[in-house]
Order: sequence, then C-alpha cells, then structure tokens
Amino acid sequence: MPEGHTVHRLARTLRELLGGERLRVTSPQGRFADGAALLDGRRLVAVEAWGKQLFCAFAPDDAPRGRAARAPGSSDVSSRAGRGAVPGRDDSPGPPDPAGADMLWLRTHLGLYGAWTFTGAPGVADVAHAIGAPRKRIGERETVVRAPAGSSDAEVHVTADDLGSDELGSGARRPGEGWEPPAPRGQVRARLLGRHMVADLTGPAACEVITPAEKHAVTARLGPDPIREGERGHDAERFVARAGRSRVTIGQLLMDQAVIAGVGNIYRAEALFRAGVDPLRPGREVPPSSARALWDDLVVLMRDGARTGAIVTTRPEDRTGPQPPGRLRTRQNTDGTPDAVPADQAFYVYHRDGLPCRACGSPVLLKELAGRNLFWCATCQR
DNA sequence: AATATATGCAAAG
DNA sequence: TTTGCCTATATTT
Repeated sequence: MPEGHTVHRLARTLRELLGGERLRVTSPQGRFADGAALLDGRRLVAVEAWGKQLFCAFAPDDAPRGRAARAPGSSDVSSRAGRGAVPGRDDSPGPPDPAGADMLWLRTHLGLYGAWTFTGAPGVADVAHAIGAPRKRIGERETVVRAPAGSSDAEVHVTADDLGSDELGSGARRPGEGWEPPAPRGQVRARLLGRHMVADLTGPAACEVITPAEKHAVTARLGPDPIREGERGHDAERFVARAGRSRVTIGQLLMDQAVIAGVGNIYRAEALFRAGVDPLRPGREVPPSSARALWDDLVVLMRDGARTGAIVTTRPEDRTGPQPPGRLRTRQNTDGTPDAVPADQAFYVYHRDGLPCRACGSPVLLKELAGRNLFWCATCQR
C-alpha cells in the first residue's frame, strides 16, 4: 500500500544501510532465484526511487569502487547521521556510471502487499525496520511515550521486539562483529545481505533484473514525481499541461503514473480536498491555477510523508475530532517524531465516508471509480 | 479455519 | 470494466 513517499524512504534506507557494499543476493522463497544469481556478489552503487518504482544499481565487483552514486536531490550513502560508522567501508571516490553497459538494475514495485524488512547488527541499526505492507511492521512495536492532556499530538517510540535480546540492544559488542542475519521470515522473494544489515523483500508486484536501457524505458513512461521536483525543471508545468488537455477526470489523472508519479489513493483524495477540486471534473475543465495548486501541495505533502513515513494531511487546527475510546492509535512509521497524529485525525476524507466533513459538516462521499475507492466532499470540492 | 482487507497495476474481456 | 496476482494481518465464523 505504499505511495511514492514510502518508496523514496525505502531508497534512502537501502542507500544508507547497504550502499557501497558488495552484497549477497538470494531468494529464500525461490521465485527470484535466477535474478538473485545475476546480482549475487555485485556491489550496490546506487538506489533510486521514481514514483512507486524502486531501482537498485549493481555494478560488477571489479568496477570502479565508491559510494552509491548520488541521485540528484537525494542524500548519498555518506549521510549516516545517527547511526554508527561501519568499519572497512570503501571510501574511494568516483561513482560508477549507472548507465554503464555492465550495470544491472534491480527493479522492484511493492504493489498492494509488498514490504521490505531491515534487520541490522547491534550498533549499526538497533531496530528491525520494515516499510510497506503490512500495517503492523514485523518485529516492531509502537508505544506512546507522551500524550499530553488536551493535545492531539503524541510522541511515539518505536522499539524492536520479537527478535530476542541477544540480537538487539546489546551495545557490548562492536558494531556488526560476529553478526549473523536472522532466518528469513515469511515469503522472502529477495534478500540483500551486507556485512551488518539484511534487507528482505516480501510480496512485491515486481522484482526483476533489468539492463540500463530497460530501466530507462521504464522511467521514460513515468510522469513527474513531486518528491523529485527540481531535478529536471518544468515538472509542475508538465503536470499542469498534461492534465489540462485531458478529458479524463482529475481523480483518475492523479492516479495515472504517466501523468504524475507516486500519487496513490490517499494522496489523491486528500490533495483534491485541500485544493477544493471535484475529483469527477475532467482535467481540461480544472482551472490551471487549481492544477498548479494540486501539484504544489503534493510536493509539500509527499515530501513530508517521505520525511516522517506517515501520511498526515490535516492541518493542526482541523484535528479537533473526538478521540476514539481506548488506547491512542497513531499513524505508523512515525519514527518517534512529534509529528505523530492519531490515525483518525490524519485525513480529511480518506476512509471517512459517512462521517461529517471537517470543513462543512456534510457527509463525506464514497464511490468506486476504476476499481478504487474515491472519497470526497461534494460541498467543498467543486 | 475461513474471510475480509489493503496506500497497485496490468492484462484480459 | 473486470479479473488476476502478490502477502500478512485483523476480524468473523
């Protein structure tokens, strides 16, 4: 269920935790055995997200060595703030050419159910960490650390569980020394194993090894990605022009990865509400100023999502709904930041059908459109 | 134990 | 427009 923000977050995590390393690549489940054999022993030199697509570049081990290539606008593997340094890391300069003829790319797409699970050696990454489905992350538990009375905000602390005290939390050993990765859990399609970290991929819609040319063909079909805005220039104008000449509804255009990459069902519904745009209005009948506002808002919302790991679109003054009885539930993947918001106050319309609109009080509507649930307020969105 | 659900997408009809 | 697929988890029987 990840939207683009999740995939960018994954890219950063893979870059930081495995970038620059020679990896063992396997397919414990077996369904990716051939592809894994192609990548096994190669070096992870770049990790890139575009919309919901995740690309990992694997260079031959004899290729020029260096840190993972810097994707424009993203941090490279040297940004390891808050994590322990890894001994023996190769520091030689000169990233390999990601388009080089001997490069192989791993293309993955999480689809509805996919997830990456990360497990690290003590002192390298002290928590098991998964992104994507399932909602409850494997080996992780969230606890509310602070929930001030009268405040809708709470701090959430993410702790590892289920992995045993020998593996996690003991700072006694040197980082990664003597570390063995845990046995694969569930249907692990692909496993990327570094010296101190393992990344397991389950349930992807796509997991394949492709050439640079094939990778280029995939990205050429994708529209501009709000999280990557600024790399190419004119992304906003591209989106506005493309949407503005279409007879397809703006609600469908926002879900079309060739029109705008990375938007999913939640960002679609929420951005349309925030812009006051009727999802059923044809793109060519949406004023360009509204289309531009949609794009600009998605840049902010999705970058926030990539930073915090959670989709929260409500403004603080609109999070005044009644607290549900029982224990506080917060949006997952919050990284323990104060940005945590009760799950039922994170959205304006998504999954709020039948409930009163936060702005006008009229009931939020639900309609199935192109196989997906569309939520909107017919009063606020024109 | 069976069923419902999910932030997706492409192929088939 | 409908179907099929990939998987783990919460809910219901």
